[in-house]
Amino acid sequence: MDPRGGRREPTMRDVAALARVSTKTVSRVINDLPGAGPEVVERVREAARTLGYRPNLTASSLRRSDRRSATIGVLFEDLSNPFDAALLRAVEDHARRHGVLVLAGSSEDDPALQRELLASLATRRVDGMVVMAAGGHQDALQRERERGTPMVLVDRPPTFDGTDSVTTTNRDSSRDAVLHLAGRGHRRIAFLGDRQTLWTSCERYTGYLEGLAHAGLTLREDLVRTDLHGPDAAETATAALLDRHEPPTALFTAQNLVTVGAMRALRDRDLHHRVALIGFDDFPLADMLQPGVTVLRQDVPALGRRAAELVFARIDGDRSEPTHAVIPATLIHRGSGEIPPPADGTR
Amino acid sequence: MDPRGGRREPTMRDVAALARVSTKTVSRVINDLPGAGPEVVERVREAARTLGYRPNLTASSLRRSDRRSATIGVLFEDLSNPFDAALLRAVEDHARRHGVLVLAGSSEDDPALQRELLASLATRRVDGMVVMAAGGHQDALQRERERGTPMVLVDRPPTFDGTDSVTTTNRDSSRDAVLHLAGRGHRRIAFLGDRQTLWTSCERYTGYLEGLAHAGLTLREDLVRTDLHGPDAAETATAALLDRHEPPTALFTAQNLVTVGAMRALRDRDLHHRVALIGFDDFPLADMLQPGVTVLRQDVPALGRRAAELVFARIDGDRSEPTHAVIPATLIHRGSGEIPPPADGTR
DNA sequence: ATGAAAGCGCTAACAG
DNA sequence: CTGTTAGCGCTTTCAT
Repeated sequence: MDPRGGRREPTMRDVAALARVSTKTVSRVINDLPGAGPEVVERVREAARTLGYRPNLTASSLRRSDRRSATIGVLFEDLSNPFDAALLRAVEDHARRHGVLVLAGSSEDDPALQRELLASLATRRVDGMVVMAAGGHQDALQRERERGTPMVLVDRPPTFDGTDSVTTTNRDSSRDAVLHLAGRGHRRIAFLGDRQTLWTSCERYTGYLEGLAHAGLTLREDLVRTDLHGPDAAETATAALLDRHEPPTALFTAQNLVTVGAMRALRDRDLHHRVALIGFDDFPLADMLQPGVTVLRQDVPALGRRAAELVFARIDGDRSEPTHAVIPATLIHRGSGEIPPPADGTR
Repeated sequence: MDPRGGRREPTMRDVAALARVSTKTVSRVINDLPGAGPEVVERVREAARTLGYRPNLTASSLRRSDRRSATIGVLFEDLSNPFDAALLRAVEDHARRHGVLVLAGSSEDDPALQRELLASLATRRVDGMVVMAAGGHQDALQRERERGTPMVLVDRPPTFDGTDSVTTTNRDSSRDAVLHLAGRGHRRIAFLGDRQTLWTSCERYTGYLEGLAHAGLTLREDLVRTDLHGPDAAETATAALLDRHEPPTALFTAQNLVTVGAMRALRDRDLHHRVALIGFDDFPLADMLQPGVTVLRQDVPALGRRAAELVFARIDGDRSEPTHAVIPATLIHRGSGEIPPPADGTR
């Protein structure tokens, strides 16, 4: 059981020799193409079996006219993030139906790393890509796209033309969340968000502003904290907010890790039953916490399905106008978002 | 911006023509091999840049003597499961350092699907594989291995010889968990586990038995529920257990989704502060629940790192004896596992 | 330091 | 129905 010990992988030539036919005939049999007599087919199959022959897609795709690698690239921010993982799985399921495998990578929201991974995928001649664009410039993505690589952006739209995308109702849903809180009587609603270089963060912030405006509330900059990367930053920021003179009576946390950090800060102060909270992105066990956490849930399977459909359509030659699909998120009422403000307005 | 519109990918020949050198020289420059004058190198680089040339790994790997695809396959049960996702990420990080990309797939614990995916990977001539073996027969894995494909099994060991594996201290840690509960005075400790076709489930069950034995407790078969696939089955089973005449005073849930189901059942009956619970596998927010959930935490980064190290060593030609690494899991005390049994022994 | 010829494993294009 | 020839884009081998 040595790795690659001695034996050489059998090739079509070996099979052809054993079956006493030409390699072309073997090729036909292996690929289920017509033009091979039933008896020959059987002989070839038999030979392939005894030799343990397996087709070499590398060679095949090099020679074939369509040049397909039957592989797509998936570049997300962090494959271990539940959102990204669920999205990957959704794409994978659809790829499987097309007989396509997925090369997956985490760009860590680092444009340089994303560029590298992009190049790696290109070098492997993937048939298409599903990309969660890193913040900042999308030059590398654009260049790749301009070379003709079928590409769909998910979660964040392209900053350049001619490319499909699938996103969520970030702005509208955020606005709805704020209106939901305002409708419960809240007047001091804080915003806690991820890095503003991310399109989603900006959209959600804009939705927050729209919500305030619609509700007739004035923006208080001191209740806005952005660029919170990770739970720890979010916890610190939330703590600072809560310890203020006039603390917020409700929080809108615009990303799942931010929500986690905010919850920790609330718990620490035993305020989780007194300060309202709505988070963007659902997460496992949100319903098991006390109170249950009200969230905006993205339809991840739909996002993945749509993205996959779009790449595969492009791969199959679809030249129609770029599509920018927007999948609605849903507000899930679980309790934390329904906490009313304190009667006296203070807390 | 048509997909593959008109333009053809430039090849080495194109670059060679433009730089007025042979393709061999281009090859040398592109691969940073010696034997090209500094002036020629510059001319070739320039030509490659203006043409937008990118090497074709497919062609290169076909011709190259080492035949490397700079790609490994990762076959897990479900890439959207947090455990699998974290593991994938750990493997990915290490692969990146080797300049290797990851082809990822979910086998859904279905041997047939696993066989298919395995074949897909083989057809693409991956350099190695990291596999979470599906329950049941491992013939397909074994055959693949016997062909010489470098392979490491994670989470579950091989049922055949000659293959590396990385697993967790399933049995010992489970025993410790039971002893922990018994040490708090529990005498009716239930076991709730996933499908018994899974090696991990069996190991954890064995550990449970050992724990009972060490604590001088007798096994009560009516407190054992196995083959719970998913949270719903676990919830139903737990509910049935709790509604018994002599219900358990403590639960040991042997898988993360089972833990979730059990927690739901406990909540429904408002027993989460009265019945002790220890779960195998940590999960996000386990500390935020009330009570915090005591768990056995696997060292996922270590599992992934070790697995990656092993495949890459084999890929690099390591012929030493197979390694079966075992990474210790840790009991994290958070409250639910420290609930004492009711004083009167009933509840 | 550079290049010409051969060929990796397979399929396209054509011939028989 | 079956085979022959050529060649995908690259690297090997060997020559210069």
